[in-house]
Amino acid sequence: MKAETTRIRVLEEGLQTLSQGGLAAVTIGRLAEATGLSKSGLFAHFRSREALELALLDETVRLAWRNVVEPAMRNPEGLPRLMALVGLWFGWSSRAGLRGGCPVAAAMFELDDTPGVVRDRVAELDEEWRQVLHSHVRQAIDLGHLHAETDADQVVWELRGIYLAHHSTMRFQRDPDADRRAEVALVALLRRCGADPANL
Amino acid sequence: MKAETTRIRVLEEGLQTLSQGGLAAVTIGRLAEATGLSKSGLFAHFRSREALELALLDETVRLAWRNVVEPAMRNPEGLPRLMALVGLWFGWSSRAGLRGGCPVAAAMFELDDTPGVVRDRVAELDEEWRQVLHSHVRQAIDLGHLHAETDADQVVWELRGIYLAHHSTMRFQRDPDADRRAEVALVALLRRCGADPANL
DNA sequence: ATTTGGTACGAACGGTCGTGCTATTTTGCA
DNA sequence: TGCAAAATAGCACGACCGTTCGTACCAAAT
Repeated sequence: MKAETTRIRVLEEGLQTLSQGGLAAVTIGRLAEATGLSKSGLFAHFRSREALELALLDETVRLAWRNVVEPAMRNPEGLPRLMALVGLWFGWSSRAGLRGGCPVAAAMFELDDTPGVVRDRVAELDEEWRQVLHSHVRQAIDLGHLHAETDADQVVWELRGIYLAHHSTMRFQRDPDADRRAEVALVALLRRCGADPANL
Repeated sequence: MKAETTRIRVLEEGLQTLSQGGLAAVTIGRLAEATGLSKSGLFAHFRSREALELALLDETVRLAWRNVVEPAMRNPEGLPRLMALVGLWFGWSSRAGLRGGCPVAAAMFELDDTPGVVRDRVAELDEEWRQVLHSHVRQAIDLGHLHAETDADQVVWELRGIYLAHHSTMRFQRDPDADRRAEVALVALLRRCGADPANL
């Protein structure tokens, strides 16, 4: 099928646009021009703008999984794996080849008062991601790498704060200090939860 | 001058739209309809879309100053004032009567890869705000409320992380737990900087 | 050999966008 | 009260939006 090739090309191009300008920047006309298709030809692949946006979100997930979760799994369980996961998470979009920032983070701020299936899907992705983080924090606790009274939900919540601060420092202020600041904040958070300083 | 009255009405209406849907949602047509003006009549007040956006940002600043900075100043210098400031900051947009979230935070994510004078202005506002925070952290250090080795920039950076996490939890997930989580994170941050637990 | 289904095209649709230009109304002041 | 000036309306423009339609090509299935 020739269609699959084209579809992938469109999604890859669309992912760049999404990453750089948010969902609003992904217009069928511009995307068609960028991929050398006609508007109607491209449209036929998705049958609606909404479906295109959902497809782009799915593509984002696949990309993030390949670039963040999978490589993190190669580390030993518990704190090492958690730290690898978080380290791969912060700034993942650049390393994954995206020219802009994290599409999901941008979509969260873009859609916070815009109900609809796209917003619902973003909420799902966010929820799933928090569960991934939670399970790894939990595991670190169970293995005794973090002390038992640790509030895993609070840790996940604060990790997201560090991520968002890193994102805006990096992408809006263009300040590479973001990495160092995030590292300091991360170490402080894990120390507070009883992590052995020798492993940080 | 009648114009001033109208202009203020337009800006107030526009601020709601901005807060709920971001800069992209503020269109001259919709704003004209919402205020009962004609497109061209409204347009005459600002002479360009860009000028309208800048005016809205200025209005946001005035609103934030009135609702966050001024009331915080009524607290004693140092840690009490810093805590009041941060407490008034988190979730300020709701208390200021905005139906959506913080316009500046939204604009940061919306414009992170969109150069132009509007982006530049948002960057300025962000920078100014960080300076406000910094000066109050600095004062708390100088008064001995936080220990002397405290990295004020790092504290400001992490405060922003907590703010963004609070913002997205509140406005995207609609989870009122945001307040509690932010409080926990804030207390932990200040404790780490040597704040007397009795004052938190 | 003929039918079918996928892929893509160009043209056109009703709408909305920002922005001019020209009237007309409303306002504030002599 | 009359009049200049300010404030607003009306209308038109070109560009782009998402979407639909009719059509053409080509590969696979019948």
